[in-house]
Amino acid sequence: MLERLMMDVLWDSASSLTANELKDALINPQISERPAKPLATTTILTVLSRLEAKGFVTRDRTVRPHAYTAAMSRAAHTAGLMHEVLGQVPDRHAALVRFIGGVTPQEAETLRQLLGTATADND
Amino acid sequence: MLERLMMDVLWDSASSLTANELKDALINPQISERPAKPLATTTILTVLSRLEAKGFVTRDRTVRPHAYTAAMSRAAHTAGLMHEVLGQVPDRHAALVRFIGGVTPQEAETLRQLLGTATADND
DNA sequence: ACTACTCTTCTACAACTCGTAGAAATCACA
DNA sequence: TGTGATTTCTACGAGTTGTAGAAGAGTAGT
Repeated sequence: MLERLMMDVLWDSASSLTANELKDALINPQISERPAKPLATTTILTVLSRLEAKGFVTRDRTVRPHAYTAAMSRAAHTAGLMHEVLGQVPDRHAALVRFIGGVTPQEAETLRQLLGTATADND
Repeated sequence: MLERLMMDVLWDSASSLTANELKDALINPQISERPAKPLATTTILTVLSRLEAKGFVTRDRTVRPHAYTAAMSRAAHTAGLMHEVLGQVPDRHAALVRFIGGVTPQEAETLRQLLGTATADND
């Protein structure tokens, strides 16, 4: 789950990060990420490369300590995964029924509002 | 994706199946599953054991050719995965906004109805 | 230009998952 | 009790992930 942890750090960071900044952010969980013993910088770089290969992070090679950023917002990424899961079943309807059956009242309210006059438009 | 394929066969089957029935169902894609070259029965059994270990399938050892069944409906499984994904992000709201932004009009309609007077109650 | 230091890339390995299946053990029935 | 069907054990290759050293490349100061 290191990949996930690193994505979380990138998402929680407003701007782009260098490998070393990311490394420090991991051992110093100011936000509330799960712990992690200090890792070698090369480890961070290796994982970043893999994440880049997967299209999850973007790297700016024009600046010297390369700057890394999450390719898309956490919300977009999550929504994408949800759609991916949903897209694998033939009967979307049934899956949605089950899905809705498990949301909290607050989430249900959120959904109702989003579906009301729709027009989602943020990020 | 063999595991997935096998789960699909189990889900599409009303009753439980034996390893060999499942094996035949795989090479004879009457429903519309993706193809698969004929596999050894032991292969099927190995994968079934793994799926059982993961809690995805249930096995009845009281009958001789053991009978396998999907532990939960495909809809429930899918909804579970969706909730799992959603549960990994701190800001559910944002993720839901994105998710809704990507559903088809039909799905939106389905959701609206489900959220209307709610009370989901099927399987 | 040369050097010392930083950063990146290459290469590697252990642990784990998955697809695949033979060998060996077990079962049920004739 | 032998025989054929079934299940369990064991194993291997490919792919992923965590982890990092060694080597190569870039940069800034002298």
